[in-house]
Amino acid sequence: MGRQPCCDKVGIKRGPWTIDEDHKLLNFILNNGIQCWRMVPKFAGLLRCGKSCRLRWINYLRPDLKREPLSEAEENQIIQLHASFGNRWSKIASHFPGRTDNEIKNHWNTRIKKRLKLMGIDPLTHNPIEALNLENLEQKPDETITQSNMSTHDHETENSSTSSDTKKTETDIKIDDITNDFSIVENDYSNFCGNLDVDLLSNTTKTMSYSLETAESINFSSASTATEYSSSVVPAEGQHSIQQWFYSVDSLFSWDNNVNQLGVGEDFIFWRNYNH
DNA sequence: AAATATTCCAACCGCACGATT
DNA sequence: AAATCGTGCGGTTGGAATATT
Repeated sequence: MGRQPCCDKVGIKRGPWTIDEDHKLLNFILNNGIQCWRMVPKFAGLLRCGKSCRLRWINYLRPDLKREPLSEAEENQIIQLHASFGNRWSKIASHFPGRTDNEIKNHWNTRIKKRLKLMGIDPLTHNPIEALNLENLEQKPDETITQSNMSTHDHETENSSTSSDTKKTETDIKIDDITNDFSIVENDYSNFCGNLDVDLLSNTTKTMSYSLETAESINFSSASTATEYSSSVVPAEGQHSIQQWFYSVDSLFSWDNNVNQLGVGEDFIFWRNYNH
């Protein structure tokens, strides 16, 4: 007997989340926490599967998320961590409070990879591209890189590497220009990530992300369940921190102008009212 | 201004894994 | 030991936004 699907797909809504759905999910979790993701949509009144709710919470609704773009320092730290962990995005994301694995993965795929390539660095191996090509030439002088040479870990660059020798794109030519001067490449690389102090950067990032007043006592990212989070975010004296949270997620709540006009202490009433 | 190409990211999918029965 | 369940992870995709022709 095979594994059952995570939910009954019939009648399940997919695609982008609406403000109303966000509101329902957020409200439900803040009031009830999460015992079981599969039950969340049912009790929250959502036509979504639990998996989708979990993803929406983790990647978008979690109050501790940082919403500003990744800084250059963060980018550099990602590069360093990727050199150690490969595509283990959740592991990498664990070094960035308030950042999600999805966010980091997307940023890597859309920006950092390009940045490295333009510098003549192979994003997979973190070695200069020219050196990599020379190694391959020595091993197999008459063959280009084939899929059998690549680990499963390498598949994402499959398309760009298979036909690279026969047909050079403009980007390839630019890369060639850059990699002609090895000293520049090596200096650039060490300048922007080789000498970084991971601990220092990590601490800096933590300091920046903990803008919530109660952050010292609430570690959102390490909370194993939303219950744990939920129970810690709603103590009586925590009302002020929730107010701050509203300000920090201003963009998210721009649909409800009343939020920004709330006084300290009124935020709680807002949530309760909405629940009914 | 319109058509086309490219970029970006939210969301989905399938699989792996640990816990439970 | 095997089946089942719930969750988390990494890869991939769809489509909106933006840039280019």
